[in-house]
Amino acid sequence: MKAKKEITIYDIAKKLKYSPSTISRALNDHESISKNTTLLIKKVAKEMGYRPNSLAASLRNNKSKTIGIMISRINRPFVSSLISGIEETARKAGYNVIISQSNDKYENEVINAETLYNSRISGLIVSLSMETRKLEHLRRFMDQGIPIVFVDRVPDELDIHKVIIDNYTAGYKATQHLIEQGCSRIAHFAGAQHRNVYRERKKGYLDALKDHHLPVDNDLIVSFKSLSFGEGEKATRNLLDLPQPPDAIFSANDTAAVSAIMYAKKRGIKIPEELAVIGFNDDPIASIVEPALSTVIHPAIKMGQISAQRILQHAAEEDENNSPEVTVLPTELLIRDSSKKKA
Amino acid sequence: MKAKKEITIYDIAKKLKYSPSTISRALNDHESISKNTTLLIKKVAKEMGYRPNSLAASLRNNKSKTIGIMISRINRPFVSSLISGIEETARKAGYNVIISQSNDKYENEVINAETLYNSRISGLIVSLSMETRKLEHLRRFMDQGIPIVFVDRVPDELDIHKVIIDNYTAGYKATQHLIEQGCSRIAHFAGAQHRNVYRERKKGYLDALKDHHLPVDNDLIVSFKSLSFGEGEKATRNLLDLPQPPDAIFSANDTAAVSAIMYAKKRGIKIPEELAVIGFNDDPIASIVEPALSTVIHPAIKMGQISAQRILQHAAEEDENNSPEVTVLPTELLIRDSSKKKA
DNA sequence: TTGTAGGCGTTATCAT
DNA sequence: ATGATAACGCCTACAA
Repeated sequence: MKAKKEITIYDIAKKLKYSPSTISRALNDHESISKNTTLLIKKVAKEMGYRPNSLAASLRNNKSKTIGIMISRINRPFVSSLISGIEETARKAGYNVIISQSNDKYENEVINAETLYNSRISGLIVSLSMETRKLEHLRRFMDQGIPIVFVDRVPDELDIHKVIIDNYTAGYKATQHLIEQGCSRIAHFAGAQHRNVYRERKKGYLDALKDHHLPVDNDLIVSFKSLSFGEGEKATRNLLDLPQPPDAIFSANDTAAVSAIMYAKKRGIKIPEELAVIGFNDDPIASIVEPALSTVIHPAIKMGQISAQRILQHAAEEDENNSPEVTVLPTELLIRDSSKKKA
Repeated sequence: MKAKKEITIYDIAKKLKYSPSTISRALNDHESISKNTTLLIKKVAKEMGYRPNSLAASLRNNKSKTIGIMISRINRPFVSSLISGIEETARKAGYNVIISQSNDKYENEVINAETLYNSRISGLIVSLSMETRKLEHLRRFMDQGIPIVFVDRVPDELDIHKVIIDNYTAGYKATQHLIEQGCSRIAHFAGAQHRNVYRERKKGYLDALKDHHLPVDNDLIVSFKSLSFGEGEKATRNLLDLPQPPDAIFSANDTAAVSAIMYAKKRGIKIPEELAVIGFNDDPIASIVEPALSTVIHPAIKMGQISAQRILQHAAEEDENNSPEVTVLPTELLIRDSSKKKA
């Protein structure tokens, strides 16, 4: 079974007695070709079963209509929603999307960066791995003028494109909400502090305590490695075993928050009366656990869409007005039963 | 800021006084080049900062080292795990992965197929959209000898590559388990019957009833459009309002199963005593709902890995021994509290 | 408005 | 073991 020969612009040219360049231009809606000719050529191309070879075009332009994505792991609710938004937007604009997972290892991120670079992507969307602390592996893209948009887990550098949420305010509001419920010993499940998202959430927590004249008790601030379910259970046990246990927890993600609820319930602790809990992300599990978990809503799909738009817009611009833009999306406090003490 | 010029094999050739062909061969570990020369060339290439242009290679070979994926939606636990497995395996082999979402629309699937085809992917992994009933949009790939592997939601055709689970047996065992718990009026939440996965699960359910001499009551078989949470609640309400309500539910997915548990609890129904429930997939929500949901475990990541391997292996083979392989992976019944009536 | 010609970077074929 | 050359399909100065 031999593969059938592909139709090229040369075949169309021959048939129509035009030159290949005319065909090429018509197919790309070049203005210098008359409306009629363009229409005719497109019609015949379709009839002949012509398929543009994007590889050839990419080689010629040294740019493939492709957006690369670097993320930690696909199979997490937030990340897969993010990708969904990117894919949707990119595809509408005729771009492909290549994904690469770092599994939160810096080493993998470096390798993936190289592969994507060699694929001549026209833009890169990055959410940093947990380990990543330097950006040298991304320098190449910047040097070549390939736009990079960082999203969610971003570096601290100022002169780069970012699409983020206001983690600080979200952390502040979540904590404030707990205070308003009458809680005064509020624990915090904190993620790795070199990652902006977790650092900012903690900052918001600390400032909320201060602004409301509550003491900061370091025993109540638990440093997590990965905010996993197991870690959450252990942390909750330690907290509940304290001479003065907390009356609330603000967790930097939902997984750990849910584990806290489930563990505390097992110990006979009443949620939210004895322990109010609030999480972050609104993962599906948040609305299933009982009592339902209050949390911070993350506009994941929208973040993806905006990131992709940013890339597309740069790809379109010939000129180089590369003023880095930072988009900060609003979050929303979603109060469910796990934190409602009164009423 | 001008983009720096890229190093090509010509640059290396000039520097080393070899011909470009020798450089190319050395870089690809061609056997006809001596060990020493190969080593030298690779060393210098690295020093000069050479990056292979995979676009050019792809054009030349009319094949890009890329695997295309067509799925319904990325942001679902099963699908994102599947992709994760594919990506991991493909990347190790030096392949990129392009994703495209159909959002369960046939129309989108057709467009995506065309785009992927034009990208000269070397293989395609497909999980069909809910709507898809014909495969014409995939014919092109077959005609060109581009391997397609169908996964999970597959067509009924026999002469194609498939990676699936044994939905029939899973459905049978799930139902049988409920019967063993003493249930006799077992309802079924059924998905669209033109999709193999749901049809087979239902078949297993029906046969289990028959084999255990239980009557099939059509009032207890609910046809779902999308097995969503809302649909699940409604179906459960209708079932519980029946003159003779069911004493168990086997749901074709976890979302609907969880919704049934939560709704029934609200009505004061005891789970599992009055209503045993079992789902399908082991989504994260399954272990969070209370009582924890019994379910069928789906080896999603593994299915992805195997699918990718199948593509890679075909890409490697020069010859055309295209005997279609069907891989059926085992599932496992995971019994949690939602279905344990005794002990 | 359309045509000509050269090149994007690589690899395969044929020669040496 | 290595080299010369043509081709992959497209795009874009430049020319007409």
